[in-house]
Amino acid sequence: MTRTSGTTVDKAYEQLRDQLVTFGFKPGSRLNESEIAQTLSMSRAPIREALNRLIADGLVSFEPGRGFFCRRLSTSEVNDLYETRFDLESGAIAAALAACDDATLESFAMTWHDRHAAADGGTLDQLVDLDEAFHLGLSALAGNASRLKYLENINYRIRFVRRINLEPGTRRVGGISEHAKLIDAIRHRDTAQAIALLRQHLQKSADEVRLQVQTALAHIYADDVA
Amino acid sequence: MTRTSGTTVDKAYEQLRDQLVTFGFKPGSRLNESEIAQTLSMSRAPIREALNRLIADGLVSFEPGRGFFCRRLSTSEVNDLYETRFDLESGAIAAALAACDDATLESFAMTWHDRHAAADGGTLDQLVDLDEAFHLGLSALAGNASRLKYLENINYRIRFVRRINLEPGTRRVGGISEHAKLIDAIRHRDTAQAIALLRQHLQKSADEVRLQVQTALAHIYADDVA
DNA sequence: GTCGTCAGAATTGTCGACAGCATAGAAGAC
DNA sequence: GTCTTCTATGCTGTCGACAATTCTGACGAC
Repeated sequence: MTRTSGTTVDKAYEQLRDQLVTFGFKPGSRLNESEIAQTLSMSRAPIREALNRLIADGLVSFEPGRGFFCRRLSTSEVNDLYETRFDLESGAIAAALAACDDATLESFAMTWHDRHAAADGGTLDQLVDLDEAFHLGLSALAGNASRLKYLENINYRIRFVRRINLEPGTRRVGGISEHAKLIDAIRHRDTAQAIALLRQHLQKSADEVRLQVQTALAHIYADDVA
Repeated sequence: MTRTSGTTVDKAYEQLRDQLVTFGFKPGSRLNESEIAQTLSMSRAPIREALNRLIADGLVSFEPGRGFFCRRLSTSEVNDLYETRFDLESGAIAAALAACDDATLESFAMTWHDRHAAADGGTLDQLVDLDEAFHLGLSALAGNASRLKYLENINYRIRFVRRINLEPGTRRVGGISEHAKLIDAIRHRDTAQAIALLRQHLQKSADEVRLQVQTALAHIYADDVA
């Protein structure tokens, strides 16, 4: 999905990330390096390196002398992440409208209008991807690398919940249709309106994710593994 | 400053961080693992681990197969960081005023009023510390862990410039006095005013830091090492 | 003079091993 | 029966070595 380089560390990174993201490890549980190394048939070194990088993504935590732990997830953390995300995205919108010329905004609006049309009726994953890409694309208009990096990081930590398809058919990606209104507000340089729409949109998304977290946690603790 | 555990990795982490933060390595230059290992008289493993953690702090970058590199610094990066910081801090203020009761705000105001009074006439480092601590304390009122984490990260990436005392006596920490007005606005729950003051304050700070970056870069490239 | 090619050197990527610490479980005191 | 102490096990922290890759500089073709 990201970079599919051939190196062993990357393999470890991707495998671990996917497993962490879908809570293949129990929240808060300790990750046994040797065990993981054996499972992925590689040495402990690349595992350790991958785990260190996953700290940055907020997917694992680390305690000196004790090792790495699968991150815990709670609805309050989801709240925090969405609140932070709103701060950054609304800032990005304000900055973008202040900095971009009309042609850029118009081109942005056209591009994403088309992409939304093309994705109509796609799978869940495709819609989630589209949603993420749209918000990142919007934020990228402001041309601020550090803000974008933090937003990507936040996405990573929320994403997994959106991907778990607990009961196929039950779920939908809410609010994709709301993007159209947001795009309009942007094109008309209506900052206040755009930010208001963003707030609504993110609130809805947050509600959805919160609900899923609860369901997911119940699920995880139901089929006790070890 | 952070955690001063006895482990080797921590030693490596701190040493490297300090060196990176003061640009003991040349911006953009490749970091030779073996060389560093020899200098710090330890093996490459802990060095590598420390470097991986420093990626998260934005102090080094990494390219597969090529190694670790000292981050580059530019005035545009400073702009980005300050803009992002404004997004987060203004969000924190809005959230804090919405969530906190009067007693909490009052206690916050008193505490920081006193601390500012106590720090009057302190050294440069002390003032920088005070400034950072105040802004973090303010943001902490909102009680959002993820936002606070990102703010701390941003501080880290800006801090070094503020610490380099190129020509003793020339510099001052601007705008500490402006905190008083900000505290007042907070106590009176005047969100708009508080955010306006914050914007001014950060703009001033950013100007100061930008200037220093240029001076620092000139300095670094002046005494060419290798 | 410039570009492409090709060894040689240097550096990163990965491994297995051992030392030291943390944890868990058994044995004993009260 | 509960708490403490001690021991044994398992795990992390660190190391040195080798394999694989990238970089450097020289040589030769055009």
